[in-house]
Amino acid sequence: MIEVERKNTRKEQVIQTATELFKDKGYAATSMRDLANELGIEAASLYYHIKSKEEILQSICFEMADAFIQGLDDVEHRDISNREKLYQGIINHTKVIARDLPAAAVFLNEYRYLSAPWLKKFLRLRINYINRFKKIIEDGIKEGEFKNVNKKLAVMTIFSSLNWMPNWYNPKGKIDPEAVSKQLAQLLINGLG
Amino acid sequence: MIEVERKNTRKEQVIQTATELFKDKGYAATSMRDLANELGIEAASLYYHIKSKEEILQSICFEMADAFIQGLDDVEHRDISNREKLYQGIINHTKVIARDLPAAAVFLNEYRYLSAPWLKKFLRLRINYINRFKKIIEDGIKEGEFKNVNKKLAVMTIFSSLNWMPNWYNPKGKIDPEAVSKQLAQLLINGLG
DNA sequence: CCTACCGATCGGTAGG
DNA sequence: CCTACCGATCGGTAGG
Repeated sequence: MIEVERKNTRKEQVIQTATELFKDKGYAATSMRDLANELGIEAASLYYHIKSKEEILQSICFEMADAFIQGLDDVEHRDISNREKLYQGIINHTKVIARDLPAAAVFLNEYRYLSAPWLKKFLRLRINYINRFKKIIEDGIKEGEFKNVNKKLAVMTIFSSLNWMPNWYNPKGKIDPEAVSKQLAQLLINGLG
Repeated sequence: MIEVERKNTRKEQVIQTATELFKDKGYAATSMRDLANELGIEAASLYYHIKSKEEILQSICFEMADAFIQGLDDVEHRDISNREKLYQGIINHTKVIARDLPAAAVFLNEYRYLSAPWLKKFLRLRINYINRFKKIIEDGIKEGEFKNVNKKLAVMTIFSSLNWMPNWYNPKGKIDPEAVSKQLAQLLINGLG
């Protein structure tokens, strides 16, 4: 039992270290020797913990995907206005990113190195998630809660803003994630002008 | 003379093909053999046209940087309101992206593979460019043209939206780049609500 | 632009 | 988790 526990946490350690390397250097440019070195072990020893380099990427990408989807599930069927749904959806999305910035960066930038069946599966999840946000905007336009803007453009603008966060947000800075979420949601819905 | 001309266009061909590969597969995951293959020549032959793999990345990144900076130069000192400056600056930025989407994608996502002196130079140019936009927003807030929002957040939101374009914009679709620019600028300044 | 080739490094396996 | 190692591939050079 203790054996199993130790194995699990060590595996998580491997994945977490890999996440940071993938974020910093990119998946393709990170070697298993880089990873082993960071952990203070030999490259061959990594294969006691994981099956392959790509298995690490898979677990990062799909665990993040789950978290995003769950965040949307939480607000989608509440009895609130579409404007409020969008606002809360944005906040949940931002929170998932802020909770683990390196993993979010890998999820956003490195997913393309997923191979054959995984990449398709990943893209299917992503398009689905985006379409659910689009639906909220669509409904909101119908109800007169939003201006009659280009829906694709609106949803892309929202996601791009949210997904850029790992590139500039400093978790040790003065703004806490909660405040960033709110300000970002405000800015996107109400504009700058 | 004809010799020289032919050499130049062939080099441009190499760079353009590389740009598309770097965009699709990432810089690190694109091999010189991939590139040679796409061009129908041997890998070793590439070195008649270019000095190194990184030289290609450098020319893509710095040519794009020049284009962005020039677009901002064009509007910065005009005698117009800050709101109008921001609007026109966004449009110019979008136009540079739309003019060459693959090069824009490489500029945005692959610059980090630039080595020692180049990466620093690149980052210096980028921070400078961003700060000039920040200044416009700052001035606009002082003049009461914009709400008193978080400046860093505002400028990051704008760039993220613009820079996400290569990920979704289809140049063969129904919206032309001019219209996208305008809609995007509108949306960012006036909001969705 | 090609042939022939180099040293370095890659992800991963066998066997302990 | 280690030693010892593998075949494949990498960016690039020499010489034509």
